[in-house]
Amino acid sequence: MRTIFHVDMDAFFVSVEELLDPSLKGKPVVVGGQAGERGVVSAASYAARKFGIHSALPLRTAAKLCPHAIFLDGHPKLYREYSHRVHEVLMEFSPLVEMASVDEAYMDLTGTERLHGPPLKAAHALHERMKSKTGLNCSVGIASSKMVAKVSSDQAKPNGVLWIQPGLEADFLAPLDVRRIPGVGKVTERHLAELGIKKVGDLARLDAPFLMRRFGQWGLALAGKARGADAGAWFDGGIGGEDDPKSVSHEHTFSEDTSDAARLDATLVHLTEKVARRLREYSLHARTVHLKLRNSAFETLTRSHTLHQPTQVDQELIEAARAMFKAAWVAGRKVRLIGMGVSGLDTDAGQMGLLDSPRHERAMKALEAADKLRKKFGEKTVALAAGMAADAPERVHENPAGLPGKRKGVD
DNA sequence: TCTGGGGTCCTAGGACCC
DNA sequence: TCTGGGGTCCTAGGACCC
Repeated sequence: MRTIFHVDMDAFFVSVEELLDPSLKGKPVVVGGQAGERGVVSAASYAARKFGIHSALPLRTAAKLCPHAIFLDGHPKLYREYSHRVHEVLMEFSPLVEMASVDEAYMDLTGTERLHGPPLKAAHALHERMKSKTGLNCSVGIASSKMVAKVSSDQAKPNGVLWIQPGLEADFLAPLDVRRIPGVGKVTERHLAELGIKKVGDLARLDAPFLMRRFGQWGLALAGKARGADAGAWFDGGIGGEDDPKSVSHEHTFSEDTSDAARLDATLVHLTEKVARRLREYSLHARTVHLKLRNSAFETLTRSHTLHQPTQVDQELIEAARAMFKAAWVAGRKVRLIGMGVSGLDTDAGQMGLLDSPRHERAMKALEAADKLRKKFGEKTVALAAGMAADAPERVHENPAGLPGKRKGVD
């Protein structure tokens, strides 16, 4: 029997902002952007939640619900820093830590009773240590599976601990809404409601073959989850280290829909350069290139193309992205969002011998030099001319090193 | 209400191969 | 000619998570 902790930071982004500016404490704070902007709430303080504000809510709606709320853009870099600190604290309790996102983690404390005492004592110590080392509150769910641990940390919020002892999983889950099960969203909730299933207990009473017929593989996983099992790829395997990313992407929603071809192209180039740069950071090569377009009606179109050879070179990715965009976009149509991404990622080691053309080598050397300059002088210093114009004035002015805006040595 | 950005996983049809 | 079956890759779309 395993002892799994799920540790979830309370109102993480907001709490970090409060450390930065303690005067925010107790006030309705919304992180994610300004009140009138296109976008959604990333995090809301508990005071803001009293007005019905929650994450994923459009900012404009949030502003209507609570006009006097404080709207913050947020500090993603700082959140990542704090996430590392959280990771370090957790590692003091067990080496088996898996960060599930920036603000939550699974930890395997099986067989650590002699070191940490019983689960509730360990959780108490963790709470104290977290507060003293990071200044942040967290909630801890403890159970014999990752799935139940996650659900129980949710029930423990804020700043609480909840231990579901082995054997009591189904009893704990039964009275909860099916929506509390990780993986059950709006759509599945609706499908289940059509069958009269509202609570996890209702779901647990259905047999697996029925759910399998009705929902396929997903139904089978659901049957397991309703009974407290780690089912489906979501929770497969133990608690391990971090994997290589399976895809890398960037996208941009325009503040107003645009049909300006030059602006769309410049944005696409800029997004692609960011993706290519991250591939080089991770030492990965991509086989498949993806394009994403969203129109004014919020309809999303995707296109993808698999290259003959994996690459991490800007020009090759830009070429593929541009070709897809050209084929997919009807000139004059307004675009709300444009995005590009890559998948089918191979490590550099897998590329040995494939990348020895002189042209490729020259390109790689130039890109590495550009990456170094960016690291030294800032993201916005070095870019292709097209990328420079991507998002208008704010980017073009910044040139702290007085470097030319155009990269030399490529093509 | 008017809907971000970065991800993961799943499905389904057609191509292609054995 | 009236036509199997399985495996894998590619592409498009969608649900879901934080």
